[in-house]
Amino acid sequence: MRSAWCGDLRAADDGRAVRVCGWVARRREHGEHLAFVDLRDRTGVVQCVVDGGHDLRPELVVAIEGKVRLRPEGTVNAELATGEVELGDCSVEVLGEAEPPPFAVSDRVDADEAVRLRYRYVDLRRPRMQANLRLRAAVNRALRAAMDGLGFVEVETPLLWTPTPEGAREFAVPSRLQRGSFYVLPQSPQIAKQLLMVSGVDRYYQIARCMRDEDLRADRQFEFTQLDLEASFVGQEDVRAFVTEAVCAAVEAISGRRPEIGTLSWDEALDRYGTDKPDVRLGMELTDLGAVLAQTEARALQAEAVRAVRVEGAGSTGRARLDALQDRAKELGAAGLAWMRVVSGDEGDADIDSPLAKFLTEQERRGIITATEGQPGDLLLAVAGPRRLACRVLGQLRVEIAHDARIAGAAAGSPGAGGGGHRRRGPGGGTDDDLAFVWVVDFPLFEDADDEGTPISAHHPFTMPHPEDLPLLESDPLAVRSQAYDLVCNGWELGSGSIRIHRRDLQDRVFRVLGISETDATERFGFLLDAFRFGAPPHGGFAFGIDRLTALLAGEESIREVIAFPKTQSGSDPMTGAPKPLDPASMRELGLRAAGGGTGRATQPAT
RNA sequence: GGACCUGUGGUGCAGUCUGGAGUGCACGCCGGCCUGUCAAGCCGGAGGUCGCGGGUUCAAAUCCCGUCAGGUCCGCCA
Repeated sequence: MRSAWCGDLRAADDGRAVRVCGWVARRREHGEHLAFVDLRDRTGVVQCVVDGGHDLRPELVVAIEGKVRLRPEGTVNAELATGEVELGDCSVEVLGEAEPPPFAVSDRVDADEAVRLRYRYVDLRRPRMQANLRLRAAVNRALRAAMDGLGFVEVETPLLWTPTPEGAREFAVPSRLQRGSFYVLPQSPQIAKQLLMVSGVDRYYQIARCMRDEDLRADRQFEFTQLDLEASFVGQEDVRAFVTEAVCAAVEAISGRRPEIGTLSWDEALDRYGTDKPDVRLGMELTDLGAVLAQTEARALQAEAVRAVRVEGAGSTGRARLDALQDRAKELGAAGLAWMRVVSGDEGDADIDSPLAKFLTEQERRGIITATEGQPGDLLLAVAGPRRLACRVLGQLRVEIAHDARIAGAAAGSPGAGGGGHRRRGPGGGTDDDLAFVWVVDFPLFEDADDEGTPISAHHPFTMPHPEDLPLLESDPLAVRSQAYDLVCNGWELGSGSIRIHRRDLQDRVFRVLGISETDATERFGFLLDAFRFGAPPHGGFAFGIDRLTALLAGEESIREVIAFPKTQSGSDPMTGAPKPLDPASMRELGLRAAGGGTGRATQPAT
């Protein structure tokens, strides 16, 4: 049926008789006997010279037979990969009729996302989306090859599973054979892969679907895909080396370059960037003003910690913008946001202009400028409060300010910046092909205590504590570091992993700190603890989000752009109308009765 | 659970602040012209429940209340 791809034809094919198949992309008519028809398949577009062809409307499915020939002098299209050639003496066979699409199949047109999702099959026809799908396939291919090369065995694990202690809300699936009982879809294959270590698989991997019933975001869907791996008889450096190899292989497959991956401790990430997922490209690192302001009279700055960021050259920022920043800081949980302009003082040295300036001693003002390395014309933003809060708020503001600056820069931009179709930029600003990977290591083992003072797992309850901190496990649990690590890129958390506890005595100590009783533990994951009685090797692993990695590599801001059929923020699919109420017969068979009226609010599927 | 933004012919927008005839732009669609275009061009035409419901008003796309949908974010999320 087909003897060539549209996008492959080149001058070297001159004289070839070919048959190409695809969709009519465009038609340019010149009277009764000449029309240029651009035919599109997944590889690209080729111009076909057709006698007549007035009824060849866009998106018609056709096969065109013709002879490849060089274009006449002066009609070469340099912007087209196939622009040196065209198909002449064409005969056209219509293989399928097509109504006008709801939006143009073109990267130039960006339809509303709701419309794109409703007609996703049309949306995916666009070159950009085709490229994203293929980029994703290339990432998967590179990951599989890398894992295979490292001696990892691909093993599939069940989707119909049972609740696990990872913490996310889970999707339940009713059992027909055992009415009233439910399976749970895995939030990750965490427990299953640990069991595979007990089984002696030693090196497991899987490109795994994970399901979490949490609210959706630009970087979060209910169902997402991870490269999940686990290995035995390894330390965390081994695991990170495996992941590094896989990620670098994937990045190299796309960009041709192997990235360098730096390492930061969790503590350092928090201090310098205010987050455990730093975008290290952006500069504007946080400054600790605690020492400078230890004795300050300024009430607003009296707190456990005072941190600041310096926004270079932003000293002329207006009140409306500063108010907006203050509102945002409060939304993020800060009591307030102190702003200070660095100005030239009376004697030519730098000084601070701020509503707070009158509460600051000259020494404090100098100290602030020295600590932040402020120059006249800069804006300083400071947050006072508990250390983690102050850092977190400023860390978020830092990212948003950098992002806004980039948008403003693009709008002002160089003349060439707007050309070439849709604009692509990575999350959090920065430049397109600039991927800054970093390992964040030495996470705390436990998070802040709940109301009763019981710590909760930062990662999950099977995470191995840092050996140096073991003596603190009972006496100062919040100070205990873990052997957990995250991989971060451009401010996105790509994935996380840890060395697991494989000894029952240590596991019991951790359970005690977490307030998990033996009965609880047996009930919730007794099968894992059972397994560990029969010879569990030391093991550890990792999982990272392929959706996010692919989006980063594609320069997309949302993972929805690299998922064939994603869901909207409210979890519905505008194409199918899912989720929908189940018909009564199915409900009966499953032993289910809808509570509270039970008529969902299914969206209307496409007609 | 919450905050903000958006909703106007098939598509993308302007119009909303400051109420006065469904007004405008670009693309697409339909018809006609056109033999080297490539986002072809030229001429003509059709196409609207201004998301939905209620209120204020002589009069509502515009103001008010509610609601639905989409997006960004907070909470939530290994």
